[in-house]
Formats: sequence, C-alpha cells, structure tokens
Amino acid sequence: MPKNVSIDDIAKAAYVSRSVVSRVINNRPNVSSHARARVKEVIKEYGYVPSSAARSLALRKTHEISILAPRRENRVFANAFWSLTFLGLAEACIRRGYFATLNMISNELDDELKQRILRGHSMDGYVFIGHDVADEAIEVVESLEKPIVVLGHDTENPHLASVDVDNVDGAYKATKYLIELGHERIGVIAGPLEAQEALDRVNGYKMALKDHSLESDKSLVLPSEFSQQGGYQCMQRLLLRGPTAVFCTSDAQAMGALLAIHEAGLKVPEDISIIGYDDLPPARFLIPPLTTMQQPIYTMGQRATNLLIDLIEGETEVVTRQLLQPVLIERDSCAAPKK
Amino acid sequence: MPKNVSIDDIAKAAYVSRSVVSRVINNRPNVSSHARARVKEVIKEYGYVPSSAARSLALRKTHEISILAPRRENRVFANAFWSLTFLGLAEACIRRGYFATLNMISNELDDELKQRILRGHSMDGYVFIGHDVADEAIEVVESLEKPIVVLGHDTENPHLASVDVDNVDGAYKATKYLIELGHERIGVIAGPLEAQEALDRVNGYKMALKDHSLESDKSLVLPSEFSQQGGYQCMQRLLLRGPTAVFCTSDAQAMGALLAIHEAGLKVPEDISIIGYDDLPPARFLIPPLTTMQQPIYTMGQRATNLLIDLIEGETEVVTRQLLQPVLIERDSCAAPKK
DNA sequence: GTCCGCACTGGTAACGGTTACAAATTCTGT
DNA sequence: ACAGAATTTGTAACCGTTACCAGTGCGGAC
Repeated sequence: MPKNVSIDDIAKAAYVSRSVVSRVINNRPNVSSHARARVKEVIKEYGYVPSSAARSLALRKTHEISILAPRRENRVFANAFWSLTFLGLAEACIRRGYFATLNMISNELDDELKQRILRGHSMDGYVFIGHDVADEAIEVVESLEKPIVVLGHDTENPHLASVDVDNVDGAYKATKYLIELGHERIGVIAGPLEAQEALDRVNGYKMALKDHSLESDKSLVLPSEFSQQGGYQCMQRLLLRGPTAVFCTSDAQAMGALLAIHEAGLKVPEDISIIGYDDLPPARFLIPPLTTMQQPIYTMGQRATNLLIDLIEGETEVVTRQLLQPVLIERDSCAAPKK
Repeated sequence: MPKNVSIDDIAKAAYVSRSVVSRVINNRPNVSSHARARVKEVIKEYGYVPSSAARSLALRKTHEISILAPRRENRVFANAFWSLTFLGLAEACIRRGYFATLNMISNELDDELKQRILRGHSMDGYVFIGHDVADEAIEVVESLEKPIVVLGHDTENPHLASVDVDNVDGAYKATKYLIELGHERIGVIAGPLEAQEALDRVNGYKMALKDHSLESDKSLVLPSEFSQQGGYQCMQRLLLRGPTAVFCTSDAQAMGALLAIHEAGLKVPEDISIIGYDDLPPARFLIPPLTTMQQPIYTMGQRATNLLIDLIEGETEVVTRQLLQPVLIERDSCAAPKK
C-alpha cells in the first residue's frame, strides 16, 4: 500500500482518466456503471482519500468553520456552560461534514496574532460565541465575506444571523415564580452589565416586578461576574439588605450564594429562596437542589452550526434569527417567605 | 481592494516575480532590501494573506491538529475538566501558529463517519483525550504516520507520546492525608474501572493503606461514573457501611456525595470526611469547601500541544513522556474522625 | 581584461484536485 | 446502414503556493 496515493494513481490502476475518478468520488453522473464499479474497487483497495488541501484549493471551500470565543471568558469558559455549547456546535458540525476549529480572541492580543487567528486559515464560516466577540473581530471577519452566526445577540450589529435564548422572558418567569410564592423583596445577582444577556435578565426582572405592582429597589440588584466567586461576594452584600429571595442569573452564582448563606447561618429555602439560571448538570446536586431556569444550551450550539452551514451552502429557506425559550425547573431552593 | 488577491497580483504590483514575493512572505534570504520593502508595502496595501489551502498543498502541511475526544464522554465532557483541558490545548496551539479542530469519536459511529472524521482533513498531528480514544482510532491514525500525543496514558500502546498526571501518587497522597488525620475506615468512590486513571487511583489508595498497615476492605471501594450522579448514588450505598472518610476520585463525585450525606442528616467533616480530586473552580464553593487533590489540567493541555508540535516540527530534544504531579489543597471537608 | 564567486531574480514544474470542453463511443430511429 | 443525439471519456487549464534551477549583473583577484 503506497503512502501518498493520488487521484492519478487511482486513475492509472483503474484504466481511466482522472476526470472519471473525480466524477466517481463526487458521485456525479456520466460514468458508466462498469467504470464506476472498477474505480470504487480500486479506491477501496488503495485506501485512497482525496487530499483536502487540493480540494480546498480547487473549490475555494475548506469545509471548516471557526468558532470564536472571547478570550477573556477564560474562567467562564471553564464551566460547563461553554463546554456544552461547544459540544453542540462540534457535533452538529461533524454530522454535516464540516470541521470545527476552536479559537480564542480578545483585544489584548497584538494585531498580528489576531490577524493570524482570523485570517490564517480560510474558513467557510464563523460562529461568534457571545456578542462581545463581534466588538473585536467583526471588522476583519466581515471583510472576509463569509457567513457569520452569533450565539446570543448583538444589538450593535442587528444584521447578523443569530441564535439566542430569550433572556428577558427567562428572567421574567423566574421573578414571577418568586413573586407568586409570596416574595416581595427580591434581590438579583446580575451578570456583568456590559453583557447583553445580563442587561436583558435585569430587564425581565424589572418587568415582572412592575406587572405585579412591586417597587423595584436598585440596591437589591448587584452586578457581578457569572462565576461562583461573584455570586458569593454579592450574596454577602445582599444579606445585609435582607431580601427574602434572590434571583441569580447563573447557576454558578447561585452556588456561590448558597455558600455565603450557609456561612451566615441561614437556611435555603426556609430563610431565603434562591433561583438560578442555566440548569447545568451540577444544579440538581447543590444543597439544596437548585430551582433554576433551564437554557437549551446544547440545542443552541447545534442550531447555530446548522444555521451557519445552511448559510454556507446557500440554503434559501433559513430562519436567520432564532430565539429559544428557557423553562423553569422546580427543585428545592425556593419556598414561600417566612411570615 | 480586490477580493481574491493572489501572490501573482502582489508580484505584478511590486514589479517582481512571484518567487521574490514568496521569499518575502516566508522571511527567506536572497531578496534585496529594496525589493523586500516594496513587496511588504504592497502586501500591506492589498491586505494580502497567502492562501492556506495552496500552501498546504505545496508543503504537505496544514498547520492543523486534531483533538480527538471520546464521544461517550458526553456528560463528562460537559464539565469544567474538559473545557479547561481544551482551553490549554487550544491556546498553546494558537500561540504556535496552529489551529485546533475539535472532534468526537466513538465506536458507535458507523465506519464511514469515523473515517471521515479521522481522515477527512489531513492534519499535522493528533491529540487523544484519554486512552480510550486509542482503542477506537489508533489503527486508522497510526496509518496516517503523523505524530500522536495521548493526554493520560495508554498501557496498551506504551510507545505513544503522552502527558499524564501521576494518578497513583495523587491517590496515595489523598489517602495518606486521611490516614494521618486518624481515619482507618476509608471508602473510595472510584471512576469507571475500564479507565486507566480510575485503576491507578484505586491502586494509590491501596498502597497508602498498605504502607500504613491498614486492612483494605473491598466493599468500601465502589466504581462509578466520574459524575455528580455517580458520586451521589455511591455515597448512599457507602453510608450503609459506615466509613469515617471517603476519597472521591473527582470533584463532581464529591459534590454528589456531599448531597447524599446532607440528605442522610450527617455533617461534613464532623461525621464524615470527604476529599475530592481535580480542584475545579467550583470546589471551593461547595458546602463545605472541598479539600481536594489539584490536577494541573490547564498545564496538561498546554504541554500536550507543545509536545505534539515539537514532534511535528521535528524537534530533537523532546521528552515524550511527561508526568505531572497533583498537589493537595486543604479546605474544610476533612477532619479527624469522631472518637 | 578575463574569470570566478556571490547576491539576487525569474521561469517552470510540481503539489492533487475540479471542470469546461472537445473527442470518442454507444444508442436511437428510420 | 447511417445521421444525429446522448452518453461516456479524455485533455488541458486552473486553483495559489513553494522548490529548484538557470540566468543576470557586479565586484574583486589575477
């Protein structure tokens, strides 16, 4: 078995020209069934696989997409949220015959490196993880004139295709749930306020309050990272202001909050109710198991790649703005407030 | 600015031949400083980037590596352990001018898909995440005659380059720590016993017991997934056998165990000590904050890519078997046993 | 003044595919 | 048996780069 088998080797061995072999490889017509069979046989015998590089060169198509994550999400990336997203993205990719490359981008990067990441390889399309990527990469990437899909949504670039989850609605439902349990003093551990989803969730919270004629107390809304650390610190501060329930905008924050409450000698949900956001696998193993808004993270990843590939392949009937709905998962961290 | 600028366009605009341009691009000698400057200028002006496909074709080198994760690790993948690994891998990759593609492999896959994943694109090298990948992919990948690095180690293919963490030693240290606190009846929530690291950790545990003249009670060692769910279920069973301390071979298991103990009305560490393994970011926010063996996960990822790229680039002085050491992180989940 | 070496330059052939088009073959219908 | 159409096959150009080799021009040694 020779090492580098090329299309010419196959052609020679099958007594046909390379164009015939090419047609067979690409399942095109105008090949006699006889020739087709012989070529297929030879291909199998030689274990031949066409060179992707040569193909890319001839077709100007690499069958690769670039997944761009914001580099600064370092720590956030390190949680299950992102890995589930990647899983969804990568799997859908493979299934459709594309390869996914994983790249990190941030504006701390020097320009040369950034250019190399974004243009070093030609890609058929780009997935931006979160709208922040756009700030740093959109200019370069748009000049490439390749399809882009944003996971999340970017108010500054509303023309971009996107797959997002309805953050306003999710927060609204979470808050409403707490209100209907009887809570009136509800704190929020919000995300970093430069993030669109953080803003949206705060808005959903405010809307729910308003719809139920409750006053909104600004001092009860604390911005923070989406991390455990952030949740922990905010909860310590929130405890001083005596909310009877807290809406955490990520499960990780809820986890930190739980610890802070525990350390303060209080109990969840007896003394204070906690609701999370994400419903990552660990949520049901917290103490107590966490009531939370479930995001269809994996599905989002899948949808994003499928949308992108549809765009790449010039599919016509494509919904370029997809909005998924979060759903409430009731567990044991919420209860009616103490009288 | 024309859309598809090629080397010939640059050559023409700079009044030189493409050979000269090529030399400039690749920083090679034999170009007059005058010509070099002019070419560089034109390149910048046109925003020219050489075609990666053409380059790959000519050089037989793609500057891409394939990261192969076992598909069945679906849920495991979904935790921070894997995402940190990827982060390490991908970042090192970018820094050295390579691209990382993320692929999932499992033997449930039909053969055609598997072949496509493994050979669809030519890659310069392969990282196997965990030894299980080898079982499914090694035959195909070895026939490609490209460098391979295993993250973890594969006893069945000891010739492969690998980056691993010393699991025996980690488990030994963890167990020794519990013993020195005074524990004699120490349970283990082990990983799935087909996984090498699970076996190694059980062995380290047994060695520590032996070195301290303690009997090893088989009924105290329960195999399980590395997940919260696994830890939860095992802990419920373990509680019936009354250990005073439990060594969990992952933080996720420890998390599940903590919940099971809480539900049984017992307290950590007063009634029972728990030690984890991994030291992922959430560990210090568990209730109580988890004492655990820290694995240098991110570093492992980095080392693995660096090793692989060294191999690809024919570096001579390369340590092909790297073993990192876990370190004990003391927090609040372990104490001396009750008298 | 000739010869040689050296730095530089440019032409051409790969690399391994796809594809438009022309050529050859087979298939129709009369 | 034969024109014309339909099918199959082969040829050659092209995709954008690098490698290799043959020039060119120039300065210094003799």
